[in-house]
Amino acid sequence: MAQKPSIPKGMRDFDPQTMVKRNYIFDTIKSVFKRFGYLPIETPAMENLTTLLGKYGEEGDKLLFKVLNSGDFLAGVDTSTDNLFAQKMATKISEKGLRYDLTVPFARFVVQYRNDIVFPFKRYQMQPVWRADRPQKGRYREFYQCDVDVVGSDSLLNEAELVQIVDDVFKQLKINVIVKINNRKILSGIAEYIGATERLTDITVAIDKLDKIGIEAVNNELIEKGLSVESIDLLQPVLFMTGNSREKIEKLKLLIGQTETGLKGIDEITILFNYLDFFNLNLGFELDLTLARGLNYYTGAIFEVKSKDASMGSICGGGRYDDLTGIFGMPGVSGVGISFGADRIFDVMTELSLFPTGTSETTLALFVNFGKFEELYCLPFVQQLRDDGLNTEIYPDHEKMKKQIKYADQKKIPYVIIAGENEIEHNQFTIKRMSTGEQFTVKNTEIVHILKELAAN
RNA sequence: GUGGUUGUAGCUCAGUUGGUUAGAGCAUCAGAUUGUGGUUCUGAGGGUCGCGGGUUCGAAUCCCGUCUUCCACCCCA
Repeated sequence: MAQKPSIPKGMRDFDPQTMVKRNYIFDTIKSVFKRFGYLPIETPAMENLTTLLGKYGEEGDKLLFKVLNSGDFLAGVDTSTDNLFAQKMATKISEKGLRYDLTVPFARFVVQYRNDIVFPFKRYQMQPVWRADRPQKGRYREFYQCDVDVVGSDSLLNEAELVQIVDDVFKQLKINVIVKINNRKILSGIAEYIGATERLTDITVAIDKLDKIGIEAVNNELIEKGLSVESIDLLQPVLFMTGNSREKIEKLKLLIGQTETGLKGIDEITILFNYLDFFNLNLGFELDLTLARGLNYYTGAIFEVKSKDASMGSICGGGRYDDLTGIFGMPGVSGVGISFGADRIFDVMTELSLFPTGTSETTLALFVNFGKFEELYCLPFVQQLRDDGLNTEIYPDHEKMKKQIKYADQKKIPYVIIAGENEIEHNQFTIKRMSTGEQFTVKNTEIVHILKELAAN
C-alpha cells in the first residue's frame, strides 16, 4: 500500500463511464455557445505570475498555484533569514502560475492580439483551472470552467444574451435553475448613499452573507469593520427590502436614485429586465441585492445561477468588467461574460439523476475473433462498417468465445458478429443481438446495410 | 489559512478490554461448458491494516506526527 500510486489532493481521475457523462455536458454547452456565434480559443495552463497576481484580491493570490522556476531556482536569491518570508520569496523563485480562471487569461489574450481581433469579440473557452483551496463538496483544486465572453461592446443586449445562453444550456440539461442578478453600480450607489463609499468591499461581503447568517450578524460584522451607526441605520431599508424584482427596483430608486452610479445601475438593470421579460425564457430570474461576488473586477451586472432542486452552491457565475484589459494596458474596452462550472453541473446532474441512459459513444458491433484465418475474413467488413460511420471493433485476441461475448456484454455492445468455419464457407455472418440473445445469419455483402438499419432503431 | 472528520483486499465494510496465521460480500481470474454473455456451482489470486515514529513481551486496535478523504468557516465554479 505504501507504494500505491496516487494523485495530488483535490484532483481527480475520470473513468470512461464518467467521461461519457462529462462529455455530454461539455458537448451540450459547446453547441449552445456556437449557436450564439461564439468562437473558441485556448490559452496555456500557466500564465506569468505578473498576469495573475493582484487580479483576484488578497484571497485569490493565496489560492494561486505557483510553479517553481526551472533549474536552480535558488540561484542568485538572497536566502538570508530576514528574507525568508513566503510571500517575499514566492515571486523570486517562481515566475509562473497555474491559471485561476479563464477571464483574466482572456483579458491578457485580448490585449496581446488586439490588432488581430475583430470587435465585438465573442469567444468561448472550456479548460481546466486550478485553485489551492481546501477541497470539499463541489469544490475541487482542478476543475473545468466553460466561459463565454463578449469584449468591445457596452450593449446590455450582451448581458441579456448571456442569460439566454444560460437558459438554453440548462433547458437542454434539464436542470431547473434560477438566475440571480445584481449590479455592482447599485451596490456602489448603496455604499455612497449610506456615506461609506470606500467601504464597498466590506459592505458587499457582509450583505452577501445575509441569507446565511441573518441580519443581526451582518450588522455586527459591519460594526466590527468600523462602519458608523448612521451608515448601518441607512442600510437597513436596503437589507429589509421586500417585493418582486420590479418593486425592489422602484424602492431602490427612491433610496439611491440621487447618487450618480446608483441611478446608472438602476437604469442598467431595468433595461436588462426589459429584455429578459421580452424573451421567452424557461428559467427564473430575479434581482438579488445580496449577490455581491468576490471578484474584484466586476463593474456592472453580476450573475449567479443556482439549481432549484440540488444542494449545491452556484453552478454558473459572471458579470460585466469595464476595465480588465486596462490592467494590461488597453483601457476603455468593456467586457461581459459568464462561466459554467462543469464539475458542479456534473454533481448536480448526478444528485438529480439527470443523465440520459442511452449514449451514442459505445461500440455498435463487436466481431468475435476465432483465429488468424477467420480474422482475415472479418477485417474487410470491419473496415467497411467503420467507413460507413458505425462504431465497430474486432476482438484482438483468439480467446474463448465466452470471454469475448462477456466482453461485449460488459461494454454494453448491442451486436456481436460471429464468423466461424460455417459462416465463412457460405459467405455469411451470424449476428447476435445481445439484449435478447437471438441470432440470425445474413449474407456478408449485406452486413453493413443490416447493421445500419439495426443501429437506426 | 482555521476547526472537525476519515483511512483495513480493486469496491463496500466486519475485526471483542491490545493477544497466535486480519475476515465477509461484491468484483477479478480459472474450471464445470475447446462456437455463445448477463443465472448457478467449484476453486484460486489479492493486505507491511494510509505512511513514519513511539508505548508494550505483543499494536489494525493506545499515543504523537504526517498525508489523504469528507464537512464547516473563509472564499468560490
